Amino acid sequence: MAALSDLPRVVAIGGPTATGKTALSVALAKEFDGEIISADSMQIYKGLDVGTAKVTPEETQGVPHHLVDILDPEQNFSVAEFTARADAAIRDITAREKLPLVVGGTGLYISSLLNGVSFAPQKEDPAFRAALQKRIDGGEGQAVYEELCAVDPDYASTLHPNNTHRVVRALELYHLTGHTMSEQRAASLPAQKPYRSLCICLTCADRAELYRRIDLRVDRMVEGGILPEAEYVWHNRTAFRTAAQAIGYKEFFPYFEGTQTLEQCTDKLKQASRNYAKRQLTWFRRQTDAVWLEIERPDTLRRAGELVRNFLAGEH
RNA sequence: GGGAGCUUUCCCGAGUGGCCAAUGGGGACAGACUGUAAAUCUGCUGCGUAAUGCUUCGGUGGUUCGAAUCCACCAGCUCCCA
Repeated sequence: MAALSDLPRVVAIGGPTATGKTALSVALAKEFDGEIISADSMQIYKGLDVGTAKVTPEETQGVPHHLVDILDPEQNFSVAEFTARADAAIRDITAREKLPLVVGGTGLYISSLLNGVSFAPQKEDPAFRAALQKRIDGGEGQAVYEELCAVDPDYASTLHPNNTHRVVRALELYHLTGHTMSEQRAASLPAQKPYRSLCICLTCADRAELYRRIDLRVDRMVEGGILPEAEYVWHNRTAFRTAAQAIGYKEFFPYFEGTQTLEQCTDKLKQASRNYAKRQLTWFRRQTDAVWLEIERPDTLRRAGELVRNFLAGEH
């Protein structure tokens, strides 16, 4: 087992959307000679810029960004691919004696990476999945759930029967590997975490303030050209499986279909973004080792810098 | 000026005498999460620790053992005829 001091050090920055993760990460990267690894399931796609609030070239201020613009929108992506690529990037950055900063709002990606979760080698079986989905759509959801109960009662008991995505995935995993989700999960965590990490989460002390920031940012996105992007996604909605799920595009589909006004869709987008921020908070809140910074306070950057400095000065 | 209708809990919207603190949806709040995660799913939402408890369905007053539901008047809104 590697000594703790030999492990790569990683600074992670999470938190809900519209709290300024991008700006903070660039500032910290400049201060500590770092490079940024995006932990964002949508910013990986080329051509989806405004709607995903992707860093602009100016905003990067010359700081290298990894895992941004690496896929075409018709390509699928997953946590497992993320952790593999991010791990490679961390090792590369560390080898060049720079500080890796993992930054983004996709909580699952960040915690899977920092905990070193190893995923099952087999990926997916679209035909198997589709067959199950067809049965579920045909009203056999309960029966499908009961099949999972027979195969893996422990995992099934943690799932609600309505959560068909997970029921299907668990059955697919068993079909593909012969191992249950319970077994997979039990075997997925390494004895030792792969990095020494500091996790900073940004938030607003006042929830209403967070929601105001989100609403404002959506208005700016509309001014900033989200519509052409949304229309592009709309035209390709069947091909862009993952990308078409992004908040920021699907909300405008009714506008392009002529069933809702632009204003209605914009409001819908604000609403969806607020709901998303809420879910992100729920996720990040259970990362018990995270340090939370309230962005209303004027010295957020200074405090974050102090945290990183102390982290880097720690035992080595 | 005359006629018709409407007013429900944060919002929309059911409810037309007891089974109504009041269907459902939205929002808010809380939670889950191992290859779709900006996805998917769950719980909860008048007050009260609780009770055959208390307060609520525009306002006031009635009818009734009992009213969000029936009656009268008042207020506000919508529509039709002038």
